Amino acid sequence: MDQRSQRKQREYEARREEILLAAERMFSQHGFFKTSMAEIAESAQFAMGTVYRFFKSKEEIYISLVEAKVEELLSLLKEATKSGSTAPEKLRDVIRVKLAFADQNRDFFRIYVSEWSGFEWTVKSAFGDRVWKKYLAQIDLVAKLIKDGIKAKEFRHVNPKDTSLALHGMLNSTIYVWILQAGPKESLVDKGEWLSALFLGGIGAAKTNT
Amino acid sequence: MDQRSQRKQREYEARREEILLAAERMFSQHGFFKTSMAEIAESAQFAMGTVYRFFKSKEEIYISLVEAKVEELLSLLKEATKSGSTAPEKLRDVIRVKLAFADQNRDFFRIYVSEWSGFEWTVKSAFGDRVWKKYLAQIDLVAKLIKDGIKAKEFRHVNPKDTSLALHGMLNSTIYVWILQAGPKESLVDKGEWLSALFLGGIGAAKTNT
Amino acid sequence: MDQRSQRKQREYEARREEILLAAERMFSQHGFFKTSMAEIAESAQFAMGTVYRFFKSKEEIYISLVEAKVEELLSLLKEATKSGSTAPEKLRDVIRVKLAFADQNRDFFRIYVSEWSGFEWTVKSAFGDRVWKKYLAQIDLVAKLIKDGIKAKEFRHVNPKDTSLALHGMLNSTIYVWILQAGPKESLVDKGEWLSALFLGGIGAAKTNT
Amino acid sequence: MDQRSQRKQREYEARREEILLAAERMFSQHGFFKTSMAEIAESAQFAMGTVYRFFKSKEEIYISLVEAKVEELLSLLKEATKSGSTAPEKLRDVIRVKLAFADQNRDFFRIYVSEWSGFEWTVKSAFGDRVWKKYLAQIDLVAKLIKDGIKAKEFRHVNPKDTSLALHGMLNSTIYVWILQAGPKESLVDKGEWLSALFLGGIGAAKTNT
DNA sequence: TATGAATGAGGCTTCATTCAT
DNA sequence: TATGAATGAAGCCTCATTCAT
Repeated sequence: MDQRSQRKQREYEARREEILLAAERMFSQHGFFKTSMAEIAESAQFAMGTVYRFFKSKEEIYISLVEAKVEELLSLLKEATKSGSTAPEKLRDVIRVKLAFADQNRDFFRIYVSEWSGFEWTVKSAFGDRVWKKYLAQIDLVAKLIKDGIKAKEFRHVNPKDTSLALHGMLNSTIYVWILQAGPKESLVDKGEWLSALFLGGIGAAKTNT
Repeated sequence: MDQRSQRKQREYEARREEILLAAERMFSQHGFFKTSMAEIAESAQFAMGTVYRFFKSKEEIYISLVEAKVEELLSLLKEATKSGSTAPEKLRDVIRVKLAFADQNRDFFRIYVSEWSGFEWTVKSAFGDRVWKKYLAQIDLVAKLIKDGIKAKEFRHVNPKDTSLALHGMLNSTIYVWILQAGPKESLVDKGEWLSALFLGGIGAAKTNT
Repeated sequence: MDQRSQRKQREYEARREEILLAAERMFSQHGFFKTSMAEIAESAQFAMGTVYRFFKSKEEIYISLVEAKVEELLSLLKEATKSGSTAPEKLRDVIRVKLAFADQNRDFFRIYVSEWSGFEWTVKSAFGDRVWKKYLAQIDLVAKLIKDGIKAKEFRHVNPKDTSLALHGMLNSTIYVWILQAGPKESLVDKGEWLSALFLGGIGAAKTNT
Repeated sequence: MDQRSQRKQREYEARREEILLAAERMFSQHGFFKTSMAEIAESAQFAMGTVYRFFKSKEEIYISLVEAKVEELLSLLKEATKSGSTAPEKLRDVIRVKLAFADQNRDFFRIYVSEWSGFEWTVKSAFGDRVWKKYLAQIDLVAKLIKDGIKAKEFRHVNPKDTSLALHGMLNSTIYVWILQAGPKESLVDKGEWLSALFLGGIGAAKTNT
């Protein structure tokens, strides 16, 4: 009996996942509004009614999708901030991790950047808020890292939050344009080293810093 | 007669502008999809049919709106790249100009960042492309500036395009979060100096650079 | 200008009426739930969107329909209670008026009896309440009439409200079955005289009353 | 084996009854259309598929429900018409029985009055007809009683069918409003005596009858 | 036989666009 | 040229019924 309900549970999860994957595909291609429930259902190979057994609205699919991935990214970043011994090393890891994640979740990332910027005004905010909070958690996580680095004199005296924000902007912008590129392209992760250097050292020539 | 047609022309432009302003207001508040033509027309104090005399679709309003502002920003940035004598100075001007523009065009900027990221997939791309090209033109403009700076040994050896992209990401991210802040807030333009310093010098402590 | 807007007003009312008539037809044939907006629109010879310019929901059509007629009936009954000189005469008028109204509004009356009884549980009550109140107003109106009759010793000592209720039940039941009869049938109004006699004198033989 | 199949039979009936009770609860609260099969199944503690083993459609549940109760009422009324010695006494019994039945079957009666009036048009009529016929059987039963009373000079010369109809209308109306009353209320059965008197003697003062 | 997940037709409503006035 | 009422396709969601387990 327990066996049976366990299997049910697993199947339930599997179907749910199926739908989320289909939704991710569609949303990343056409955006939230231009994706219809019919398309999601078809893409997931389910009848519309079935989709509604798992999610009570289109919005909920969207939010679940974004939230799950944002959480995943957040926890990966958390680990990264514990990895290296010095703050600059940790920062390098953070950058590496985010780029790698983006590389492996391109469909999602199209949605994500879109979400990061434009969703708040377009969908009822109760949900959107939750995602937005998670995004800010990322910012804060790195801000904390920077703060520690400053304390350890590994970083200059900067405003941690603003700086974290700027870093994420750099990364998102880079990721985004990279994803949009049509043809074959160099590895996104490879840009990590350079971005770390840029962020740590700026672009100014040596003399600028003396 | 010529007088008359000139007046007509002026009136035409004035009405068109009126509509664009109304659309900017509405789009910035509710986003593209949640804004209806009826709302735009009402907000512009025209009948719906009249709006359609000026723009052949809702999409076109949106694109015209974004395009005009992006063009304005682009030309402001062009001027900025001619201003100072050295590349770093020009770069500071670029940053200052973009922030000032954002400060004065908050409504638009909400739309813009949204556009920058999420629109392409949601609206037929023929239009979206035009805006996207203008965005890339900004990137290229600054990339050129960086290239010059490198040649003049004012900047380190970096990939100009990638670096320009990173800079814009930093700025957009900063602008966006600033706009979203609810209460009274410090001037956006004031962040310019710091962002310039960050970008030019990185956050690494002095020793990192030697 | 005033001319024009007056004409508009009239046309608006005409169209609204058109829709109500169509709705009355459909509702009376299939009931509220089995009637679709598409059917109403088609029956009214309008596109669905047009119907929604006049009524913001299917429910609103239904309520408007019922409310208007109930009001009409109520005001007819009010007049009737002012007509005759004695209470029994007034009562006869009330009965006559209600039957005549039913005769001329058969479609509506099918809906009405249904409404009177079954709607409250099936549709959100905010609206239903309004109709229900109007129905009670009819009861009260006649109750008042009975009270006066009692005071004038024209009626026996009975509970006015309960008695009024019983009278309306008699009438509704009679009307309803009459409407349902398929073939040609004797005039409904002709039953009025007999119903008045029944109500005033009961069915008991003379001896019962002594 | 026979034992076994008898038990099966009993169990079958018990389950069926369970479902009907659940349906009665739900229908009386939300009406036919606003009650879903899922709700009925849940309320009856069965799976939806199981419900369908007993009734082949939602409609059938509804009809079975109404039919069974109407039959019960009908047979109670039949007994009542055999009870007393004179027609007026029998009539009093009829009234008493119907009111008592309504008192004990409030949930059902909400459905019933609704059915009595509005259902025919809303659900395919094949079924509705059966219930309607049972209702008419009640009318006829009492009509017969009245006819007998007339023959025995216990009643005046009235049209038996119309009169029976009027009586039932009085009762239904009274019952219905009584059920709808929210707070604590006087006994419904207590109204029986008065209603009998009203029906037998009318409301006219003595002089009206001479 | 009991279960309850899956189905998919159908309902209500919105809104970009057209066109008669 | 300006108006805004009319259009109707398309979207989201519900739920009676079926059927594989």
